Amino acid sequence: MVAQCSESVIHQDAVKAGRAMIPAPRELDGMESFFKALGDPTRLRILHALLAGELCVCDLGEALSMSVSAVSHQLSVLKGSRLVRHRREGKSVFYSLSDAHVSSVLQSIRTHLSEERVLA
Amino acid sequence: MVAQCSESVIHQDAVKAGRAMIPAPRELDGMESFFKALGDPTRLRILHALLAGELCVCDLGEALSMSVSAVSHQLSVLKGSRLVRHRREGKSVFYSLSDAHVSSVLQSIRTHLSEERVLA
DNA sequence: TGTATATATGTTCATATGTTCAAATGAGAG
DNA sequence: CTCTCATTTGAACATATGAACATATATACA
Repeated sequence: MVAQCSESVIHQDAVKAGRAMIPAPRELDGMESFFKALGDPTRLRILHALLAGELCVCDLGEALSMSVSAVSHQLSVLKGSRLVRHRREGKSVFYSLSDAHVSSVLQSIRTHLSEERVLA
Repeated sequence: MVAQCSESVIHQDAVKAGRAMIPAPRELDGMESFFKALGDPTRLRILHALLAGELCVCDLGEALSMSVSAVSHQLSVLKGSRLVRHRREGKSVFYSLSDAHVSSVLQSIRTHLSEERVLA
């Protein structure tokens, strides 16, 4: 798909510089699935609940007032994006945030958004 | 929707603590739209291209090898999530990242993901 | 004014996503 | 082994999303 605007007007250097910043497809995939996993209210609520410490699926269902099945489905998405860890203890499975990066991302975004609101 | 597991087994305190960490719906909405905007390969490519500096819609189309229309649609999503700013100059509209937070998020996630790959 | 150019918007379509329900798996108790 | 409970998985359904195409707006310039 070629750009529709007249070729002479395109800022060739700017285009080149911009294109150079675009990550490779493989890296892009990782970022996409990471952000996609975070771009859902249910999953965001799960992750925030886990900020308080590990919880079993049943507890998460209770905390979010959702069916255990729905929670489990979303947990599998979070697992796929490596945002959570799980550990089995008897009949229960306990979930927790996979590492400190995740919680720091959540925190920093929250800060970012609240600052933005102040400025606006 | 009540939890399906027997009440006596639920860890009441953990549930309470987890619930307390869940942001209010209004805040959750902001986070959701923020991450949702980032959870798409086209929009990620646009944002990365803008890391090099402002670009007009036509340039972005050229840089991504996409139709100007498709780019414009995605730009409107990014505008809605306040991830980009735009400025008009004659017939062209130049887009740029809305603030330093955006570029720092992109950078830190990229770092996070590459570190993760090393550990795995 | 009228035309050309750059961008924006609406519609349609195919695909992706989230929830529910039902059924299956896994693990301990009797 | 059988029963029960916690969790997972699969199918079905409704909704949301992205790309493509056509059309509309906005600005510059004749």
